[in-house]
Amino acid sequence: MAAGTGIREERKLKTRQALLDAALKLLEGEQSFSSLSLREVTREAGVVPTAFYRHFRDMDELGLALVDESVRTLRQVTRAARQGTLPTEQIIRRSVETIVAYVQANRLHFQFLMRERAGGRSQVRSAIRSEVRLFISELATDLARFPGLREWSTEDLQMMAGTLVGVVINALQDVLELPPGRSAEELALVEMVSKQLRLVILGAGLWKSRPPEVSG
Amino acid sequence: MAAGTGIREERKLKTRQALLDAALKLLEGEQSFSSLSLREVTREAGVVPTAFYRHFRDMDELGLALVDESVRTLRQVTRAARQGTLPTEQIIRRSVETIVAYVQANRLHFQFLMRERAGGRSQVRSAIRSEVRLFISELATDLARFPGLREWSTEDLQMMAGTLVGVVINALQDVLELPPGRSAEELALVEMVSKQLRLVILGAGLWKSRPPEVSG
DNA sequence: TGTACATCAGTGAACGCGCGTTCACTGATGTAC
DNA sequence: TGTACATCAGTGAACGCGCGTTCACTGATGTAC
Repeated sequence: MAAGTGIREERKLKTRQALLDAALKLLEGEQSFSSLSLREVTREAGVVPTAFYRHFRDMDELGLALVDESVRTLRQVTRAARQGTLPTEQIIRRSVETIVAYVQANRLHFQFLMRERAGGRSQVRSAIRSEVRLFISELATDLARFPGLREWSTEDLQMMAGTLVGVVINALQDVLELPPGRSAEELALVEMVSKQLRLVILGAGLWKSRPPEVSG
Repeated sequence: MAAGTGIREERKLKTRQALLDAALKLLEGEQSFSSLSLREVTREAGVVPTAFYRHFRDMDELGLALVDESVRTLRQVTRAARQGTLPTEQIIRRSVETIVAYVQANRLHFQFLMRERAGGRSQVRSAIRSEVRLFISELATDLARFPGLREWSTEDLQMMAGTLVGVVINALQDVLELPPGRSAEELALVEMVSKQLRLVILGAGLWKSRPPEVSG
């Protein structure tokens, strides 16, 4: 019987999580992941440096685990964001507010994702970027169902989805620069990104999607 | 007479530049600026570690000097990019090609700007972000001159300019991930970002800019 | 249930290394006469 | 022009420190009977 089994395992997972949380917390301030030391992380987590090796081979491996964890958070956010996204002004605004609220609630994870997307180790960087690409594709698939977009080429749907996602990502960079509270600046940002999305969607109404030209 | 004067000064400037170039070169690979050490930079520059202090108080000060230098490059690029930007398909494409070519010609500076924009020390980060904001404002002023946009509110012009600049910045992140040569992927990227800009400009044609509502 | 042995998460001492910074210095360049 | 002194960019030795990693260990948890 394996009834009693799991006390050890449970404690091990707890320490592992403490290491991940410690790293994330240390990244809150000025520090970038690549300048984070193994000893800092274990100190913050309240274990001895050598305990680190029971969980990760090195800091790179912890970095990838942090991407996994953050990406799980990201998926929750984006899934919520795409619930019934009918391109009406009201709904755009509400979606943006939802996304911003989620991101504020998971500041540390998103700060990590945003920073490492541009500047991190290539393994971490490409993991994040492919996650974004995946989300763009999913959005493109969603968009394909809308009346005006049914005959668009896959390429153009990707193009439009990429524009929308890009607008949101740029705005999130700015959101994360702001202090956590729901400030006036944050409301102004929500207002602006909503307008930007509306601008793109208006453009889509006029877009003539042409199939790729075939030369003779 | 101060005719002979300047040999010493000239050599000093040369060493200073060697330090900046060394730092930039070291950033080409995986390393982020914050994980760069003073000794690495002096080693790469071919001087003794203590010589560093004749030029910069610490690595932070060198970082800001690197922002200055990169921003000077950025200004050249953006000035060139805005020469006669009439929103016609051909001209959009050519502008994008120009920007991409400039960025490729100054890969290291732009890689530095893009990475530090998201993840660097706050002093460096905010210097870069305010530079981007300045450029958006300049573009907004330019846009105000176009027939269809003359009666737009300042706020909406900023919003539109922000969208356009955001689209380009997002694309540049991808460009910098590619190897330096003019690859097929690069051409595809130029194609896509041109379409994205066209989409936004189409949207602008339908946009109804309203003055801020005054509650009574 | 009770006992005897195995496992293994976390400990603590120790190591060699590169780091940032200090200091007194050297010798080419600059200046005064 | 020629000489004597001042300046100062770059040198090289030395320092104390935090780092990543090794190793033998401890004692609570797990397993077999």
